[in-house]
Amino acid sequence: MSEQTNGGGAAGRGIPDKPGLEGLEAAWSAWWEAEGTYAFDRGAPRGQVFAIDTPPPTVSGSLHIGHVFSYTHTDTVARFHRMRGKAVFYPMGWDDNGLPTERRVQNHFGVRCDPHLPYDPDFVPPSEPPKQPVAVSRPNFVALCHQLTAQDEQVFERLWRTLGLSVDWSQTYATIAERAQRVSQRGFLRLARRGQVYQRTAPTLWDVDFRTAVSQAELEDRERPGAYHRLRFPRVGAPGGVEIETTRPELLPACVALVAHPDDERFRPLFGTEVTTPLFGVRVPVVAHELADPEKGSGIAMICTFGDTTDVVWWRELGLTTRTVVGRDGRLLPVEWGAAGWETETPDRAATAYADLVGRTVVQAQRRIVELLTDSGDLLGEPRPITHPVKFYEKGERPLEIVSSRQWFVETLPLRDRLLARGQELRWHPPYMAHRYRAWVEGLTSDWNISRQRFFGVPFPVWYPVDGAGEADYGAPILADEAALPVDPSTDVPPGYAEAQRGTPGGFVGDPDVMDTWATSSLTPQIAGGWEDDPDLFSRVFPMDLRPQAHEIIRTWLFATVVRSELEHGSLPWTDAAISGWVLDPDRKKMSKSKGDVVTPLPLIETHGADAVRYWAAGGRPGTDTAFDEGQMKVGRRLATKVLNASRFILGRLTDGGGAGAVPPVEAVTAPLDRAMLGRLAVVVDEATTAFEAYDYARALERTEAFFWAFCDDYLELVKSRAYGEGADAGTASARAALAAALSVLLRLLAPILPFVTEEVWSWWRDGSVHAAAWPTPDELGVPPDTVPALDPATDLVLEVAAEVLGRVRRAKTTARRSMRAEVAVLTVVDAAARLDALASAESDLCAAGHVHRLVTHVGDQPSAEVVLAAE
RNA sequence: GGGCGCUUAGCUCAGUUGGUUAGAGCGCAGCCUUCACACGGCUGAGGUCGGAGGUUCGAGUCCUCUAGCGCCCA
Repeated sequence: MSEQTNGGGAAGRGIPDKPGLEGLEAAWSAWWEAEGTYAFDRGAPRGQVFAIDTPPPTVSGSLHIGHVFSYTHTDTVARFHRMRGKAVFYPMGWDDNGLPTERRVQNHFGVRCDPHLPYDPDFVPPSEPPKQPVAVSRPNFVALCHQLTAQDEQVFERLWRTLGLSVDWSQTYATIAERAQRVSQRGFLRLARRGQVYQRTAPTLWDVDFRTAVSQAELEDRERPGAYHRLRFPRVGAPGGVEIETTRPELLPACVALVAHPDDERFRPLFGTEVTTPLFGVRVPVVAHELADPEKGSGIAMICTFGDTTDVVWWRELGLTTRTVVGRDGRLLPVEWGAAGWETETPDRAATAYADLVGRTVVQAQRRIVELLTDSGDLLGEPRPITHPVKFYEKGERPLEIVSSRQWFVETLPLRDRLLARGQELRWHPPYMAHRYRAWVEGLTSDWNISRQRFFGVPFPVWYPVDGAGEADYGAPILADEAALPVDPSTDVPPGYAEAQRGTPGGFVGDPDVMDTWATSSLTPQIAGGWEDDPDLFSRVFPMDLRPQAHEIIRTWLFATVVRSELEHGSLPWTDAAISGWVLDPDRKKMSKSKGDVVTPLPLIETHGADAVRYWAAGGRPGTDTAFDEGQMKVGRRLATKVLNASRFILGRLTDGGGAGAVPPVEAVTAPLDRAMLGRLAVVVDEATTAFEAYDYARALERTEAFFWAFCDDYLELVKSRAYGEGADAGTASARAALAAALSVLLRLLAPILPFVTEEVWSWWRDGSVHAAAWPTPDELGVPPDTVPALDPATDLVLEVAAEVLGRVRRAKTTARRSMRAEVAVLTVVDAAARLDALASAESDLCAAGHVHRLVTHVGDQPSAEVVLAAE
């Protein structure tokens, strides 16, 4: 034996003199990889498989303690099911698709994508990002994305391996890789062929900086200052005017109607009449709609195309005309006043006014039009400042505009009832998380826009024919052949065409857009499970068992995955969803990188050890936000150390120098004290099993840990002298058999939480991996499963009373400021007869542990323990 | 404004269908160099369960109202 024997993989290799935790992560993760401990058994039938739809982390994001937290939860569950004999399908995905990667590449290399540039095969990014970004072609840009994400993925994998995730590393995928692209495109083509996806030019939420459409799920409201501007609209064919209030006066040229509530007496006479817009002289109707709020502003509002989402509703439901003035760059578009659609009473005046606005941003245009309206006298009074919620893209910096553009939509609104039913069918952990899904589905207002006008994403496998006039015919998309997937319509050619015909009359053009990131990640079960590409694998893992994820993406990732599975397979994608909470900083605020209080995980693992960090994570109950607490990691480390030392003691008693094979049978357990301990452990096994089955790793840990500390503090002390015995008498045999059984069970109970230290100890006396060992049962503790958790009260009392009296003896010694080894001349215990009987059967253990010379007992109503210490 | 969750010792949290003096860990204080463990052991002091009302023989545990915190959505 040497001092440096941690890890290394040789099983049954004996007990080190001075066990430690250093180096366990590196040694055992290498051994697991070499042994294939976590390899998925592809021969297992579906019923024997436990399949996990692992969340693919965004690799372009920073590593966060929150990752460690939630991924540890999933890993404990994976390990439990593996020990229960399931073939665990535990893949790892990398989400390297989409905007976050694009932005990181732009900043990291100092480049920007210009899709009009040709590919430069010799391009090398600057060594230092220049101040002025270098324009590169789309293929060059994408290559840089791949280069950087590959690096990021290695960093993540290293962290996961160090943390001890029992992932099968041969089962990895990336959301931008060929397989994911193929699955995404195939999924799209299937939707298209079934008519479940459609293309429409429609008002679209638009981020003018990212120049992309944004879906409902990506919106957030932010409170922003604004001002009500009171404008007067002259009536047509009647005296007087109508006063409205608006926060968007720059959209006056886009005004298509005024609207008030149908029951609003003030405006009822106006419904059906017309007014003209100030400055532009456009005749617009006055209409009624329930969404008009009589309390807001003057009670009557102008409808513009489009100022906000309510405008869209009014425009659609009231069948209004369209006058678009805001372009995709957020600036006002040129308008030909007097032309069709832009009819006006005063074309010259409108043109003059608009000439001051065209080309300006909405903010600049607002400033200018206020001046114009002031000069013309149409603006009444001073603008009235307010604060109101404005819609933003969650990653954006300027308010969203609403523009008309051509987008692909997945039909979700007609699915609402089926989606609600699936939400009820899914088992949620914790159950109340189901509300979030239901509320989202019930609140859906539009189909799912899956088009994004970006570059690093999965392209739509679609081209459009170009007519003789050179115009693309978007109504007749040419779909790719499934066998050819993945395709990039910007470089690949549709069936029946030649590359030379690209963009020419009679030729074709590719769809320039890429899919929303959720359009790809909604297919993670299909991507990881090998849908169509590997039908044998897919049949063994789908529908999967578990989707673990965070609660803030229930409305996006979880929802979208349910949608795709429902449309493609007519089933749930998994049976269970385990929703993890947040990591909060010690001030109970959500940790976020914007606050700069992010704790990077790897140094924590290096400081405290992976088991200790996992211990902290596993203390966070499912769905519950948990404070970041290094103190808990210290506790976890102490637990791991205790496991080493207690194991060393127990195994040292078992072997008598014999070796790994010397494991006495549980039938040798005869002493009541030993049976009481095993009885309690059987209850713990039962509770931990039930808890893990319900995905409650935290409860499993809590019960196991509580038992383990009491086991060390009381039972080990009480049994020590027998365990040190020669081994000839039955008492010693009983103690050793009980210790062996308890240790074996405890290591396996702790293995999902503390995989490294349990594997280390297991290797001292057992062959193979503890993580491949069977999950413990009450049966192997000599306790028939059907008697759990009903303990035999008389037996259990032995341990209870013995531990209690031992505590009294300790207290007396502490009070007397004496060592625990101090001799007790006489110990007098007064208690109920049954309890004294129980104590009697552990008398020799108690006296040995407490160094008690003489035990005197009296039956009495007032329990007491009098300790007379021997002279020093 | 709507929905969900939380509020128990200084801190972080348990408390499963309502039932004897409300539990744990950390921290704190004191004691013990004990032959598995000083990366230790032992012992102890700390709450009446956010507030108000109600149901009940009995409530932290059920109901109503209320305050505060957090998240999601409008």
